[in-house]
Amino acid sequence: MGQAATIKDVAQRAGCGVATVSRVLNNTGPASAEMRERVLAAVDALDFQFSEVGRSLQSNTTRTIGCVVPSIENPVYADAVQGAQEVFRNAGYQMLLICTNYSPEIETNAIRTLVAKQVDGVLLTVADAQKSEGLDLVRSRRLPHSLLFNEAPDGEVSWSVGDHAAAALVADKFAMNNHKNTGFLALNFLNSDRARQRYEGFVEGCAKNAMAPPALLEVDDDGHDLTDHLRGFLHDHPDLTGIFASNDFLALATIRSARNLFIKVPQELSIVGFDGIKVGLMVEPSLATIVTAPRDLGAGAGQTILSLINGTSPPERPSKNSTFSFRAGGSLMPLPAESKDDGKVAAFPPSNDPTQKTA
Amino acid sequence: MGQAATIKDVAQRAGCGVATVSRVLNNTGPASAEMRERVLAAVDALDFQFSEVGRSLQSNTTRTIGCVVPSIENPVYADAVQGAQEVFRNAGYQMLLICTNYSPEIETNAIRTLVAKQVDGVLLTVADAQKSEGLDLVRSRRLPHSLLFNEAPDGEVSWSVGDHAAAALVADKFAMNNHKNTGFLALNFLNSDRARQRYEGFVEGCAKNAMAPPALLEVDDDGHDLTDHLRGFLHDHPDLTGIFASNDFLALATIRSARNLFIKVPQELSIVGFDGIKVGLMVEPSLATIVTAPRDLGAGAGQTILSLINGTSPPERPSKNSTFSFRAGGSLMPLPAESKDDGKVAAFPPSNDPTQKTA
DNA sequence: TTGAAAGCGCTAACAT
DNA sequence: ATGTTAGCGCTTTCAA
Repeated sequence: MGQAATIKDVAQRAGCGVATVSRVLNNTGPASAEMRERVLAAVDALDFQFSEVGRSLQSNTTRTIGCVVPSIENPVYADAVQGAQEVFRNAGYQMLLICTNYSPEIETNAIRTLVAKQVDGVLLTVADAQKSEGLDLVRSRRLPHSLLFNEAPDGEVSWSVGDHAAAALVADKFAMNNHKNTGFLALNFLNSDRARQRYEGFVEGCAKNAMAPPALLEVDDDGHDLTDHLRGFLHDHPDLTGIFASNDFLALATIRSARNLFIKVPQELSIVGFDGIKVGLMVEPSLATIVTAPRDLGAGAGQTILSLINGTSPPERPSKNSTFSFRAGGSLMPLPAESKDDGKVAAFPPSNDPTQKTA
Repeated sequence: MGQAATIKDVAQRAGCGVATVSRVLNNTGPASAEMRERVLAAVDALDFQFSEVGRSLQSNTTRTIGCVVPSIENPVYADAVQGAQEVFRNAGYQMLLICTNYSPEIETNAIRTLVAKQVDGVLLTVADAQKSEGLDLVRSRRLPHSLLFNEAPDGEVSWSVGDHAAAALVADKFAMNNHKNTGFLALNFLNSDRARQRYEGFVEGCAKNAMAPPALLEVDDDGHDLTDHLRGFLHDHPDLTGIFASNDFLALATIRSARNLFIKVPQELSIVGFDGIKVGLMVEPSLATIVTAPRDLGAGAGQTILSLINGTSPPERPSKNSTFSFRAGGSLMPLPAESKDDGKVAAFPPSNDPTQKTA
């Protein structure tokens, strides 16, 4: 029972040709009851299973989809990957997963490898959809694919949050709460078109709301010494009342750093995040943020790839504005209105925590 | 440039046999400078890449490792998977990932599929290592494998947290803080030998410390209505002063539910978690918990599989007691000593938060 | 130095 | 109803 049995072994033991074994097991063609019996017995005795490698070579299909994301340490990607994986599993497809750690070189190599492995399709979150070697390769090979979390450059399929619009919405929320001077905190700004798009959307949103252009703070590491960064940032921009962090982890780390600096959140500094990870609801104050549905995006992108493979009609994508929503939270606090009070400042309660004292 | 070129196409274009192409590209055998030139030119022109499927069939190896975990929505598994994946990538292996959603049937099917795909090894976190069909299959096929987060039944390789010992340590910590009546809160108790082992360890630890046997609360859903569960639980066990949750998410959800019930954590109820996910440091009060290193475990298990494949000596596994440590946090509060005060109650500060008022 | 050919496990066309 | 065989893309003898 050490080495795996092949179809030949089964045929030999059943006393028939390999074609018969194939026909019986695949239900693809006639077979006498007795023959069927003998084949099944042999299969059982040998614990036989088809080799997918042999099948793949012959069918030119692997029933495998490649998936490339920056990192599943971020629950946004983890959830998306899991959503996609379940779709694949239900359709009898397996998933090859590669995490790039935000490195474009690893990304390119990963995609090369997946192509060589003859995957039937790929699900990609690339660093920059505008110029990605891997994406070019996939296109030239006409490999069924879908982008995930990347805005599609042209008419390409993509499942993404409307980063630009969502970030603009954050600006609206700051404005409605009378914040004028804000900052944008970004991680991996250089290697993420997502972060850049959020920044641009936020800048536009601020302009539209007659707010000051947001100050930009880029951090490269994983927020280890974020406290120092934050101190310097606030020193350079003393009039800041709110910070929009490019993702929830960063936002939570910022709240923590602020606490280290004895800055009260939200009384002295409001924080808004992006992603809507569930721990944002568990902290105190709860995190105001853009809520997204990574799992659904992953599943949708997975479905899209399958329909591309099967030639069926792809699932409908949600409209750009229904891929996100704003969730009020205690980390964003209304400021007293300067001029005319339009009554909107009370629209967002400072916290959803019943034990919270009045701010 | 639509269909992928094969070695035959390259040979034809270079005007040579396929063997020559193979030799040149693999540097396995002689080739004249001129021939090399022509082959490389053809490769370039055709954008040729070897088909891994053809190679696999011939070499009986796929350079692919299968990985089966319950869910990467839990950052513990996500981190472990990523750690393993990086090890694989650096060794030129790819990873097929399947999440079972804690379902034994999916688990069995997943492993069957991986075997059929001819993976060179598998990395498994199974529901129950004592009786797992998939694990049996892997064993009978003598497929290189390592368990992850499962205690190995016999002499089998496994990378796991010492669940039993860690849980006993939690009991020690409760005892040192003068807690006598505790509860154990478990998710997926039936489908997780991890949770069971933690429970057993905790029970033993409580006994050793002359505490009351812990009350057991099992929840099956994802803590959606955990508040109701908690209310009933505390009603049935009014003398409880502390709860040990089988993982950090559950612990955080418990803190939140307690807050909904107007129960102060830790003043009225202490909570201890398990896993050490990083958000435990971001909440207030910070979460007392067992800290583990999932990423390292995943990487170690990955290394083990590779060494099994290559026949090299496997990486040394950390001793059972160095796979975890206790992290004090504000969610576990000392109770006033009943009899003789041994002075140890002050060893664990109620919070690591500088802004925290004295409890 | 190079090429022809066998064979890896499987399916499908064809023959019996 | 069943068997024989070519061929999927590749590596590797073996001859030339």
